[in-house]
Amino acid sequence: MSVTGDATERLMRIGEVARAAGVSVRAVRYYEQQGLLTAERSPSGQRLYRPDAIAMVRFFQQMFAAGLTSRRITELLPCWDSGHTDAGQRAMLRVERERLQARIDDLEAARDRLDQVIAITDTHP
Amino acid sequence: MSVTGDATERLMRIGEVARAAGVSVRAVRYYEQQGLLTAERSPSGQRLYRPDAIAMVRFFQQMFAAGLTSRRITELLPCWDSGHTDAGQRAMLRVERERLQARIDDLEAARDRLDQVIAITDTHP
DNA sequence: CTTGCCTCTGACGCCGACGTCAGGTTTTAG
DNA sequence: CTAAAACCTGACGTCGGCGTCAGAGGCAAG
Repeated sequence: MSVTGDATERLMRIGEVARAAGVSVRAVRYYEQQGLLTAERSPSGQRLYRPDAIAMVRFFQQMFAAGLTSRRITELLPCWDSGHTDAGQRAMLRVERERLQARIDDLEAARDRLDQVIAITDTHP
Repeated sequence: MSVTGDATERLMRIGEVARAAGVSVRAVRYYEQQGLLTAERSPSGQRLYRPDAIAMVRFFQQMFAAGLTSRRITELLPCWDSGHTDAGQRAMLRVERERLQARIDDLEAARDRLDQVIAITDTHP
């Protein structure tokens, strides 16, 4: 524990990050390839991640589940990891939020439709 | 209008179905290829659809939006267009309903996450 | 008859988030 | 020291719902 804030001991390799976040190693490499996640490198070339990488990966998963592409996520990342955002970025955030809400509405409509079918099949056995 | 229920005049060709349902002609052909939709054929080989085909296509779109594959939809179709369903089919319906609900929950979580980011970026301009 | 739109059957292309295999280096456990 | 496990860089494969192009018929109007 150095006073300089050197946190070398806390760096993780890719496997640990992947396991902790519940994704494959391949997925983590893919995120880096898409510019979502950066890692330091050990002298031998292995990726070294700081602890917050796990939260990042989970965040990516959540956004993927929301239907965002990695490209779109890279555009929104400045809103996430920096304090200052411009009006355009905030607008994009809201656009995505609306898109997401629309998808939720669609899914709920589909669910209700399924419920109708279920109700019919249950009353007509 | 014959008493025999002959509704030949009401048959539509593929373009009309596609336009009415808001999808492409290609999509309607694809549904047939996947076993989702059947059509009669004119002597020259053109597809002829009955009016309810439009509702079917809309239903497919809704299920696609819900994340179901065409394969899965074909398995569930007997629940839809026939009166009698077996226990297995009703179980599948419920499985899909639960899957769908889970996806909705995921999306709502993602939306809330986005809202957090939006709140942060709005208070840190 | 011809013009112009509609339809037909293949069959290849696309996108996005990885899976997977190949062939090689590095780290770790015993 | 050695063997297993983990890591590396390409690069090709996958899946699903179509888009799109090619080449060939069909159908009502003027």
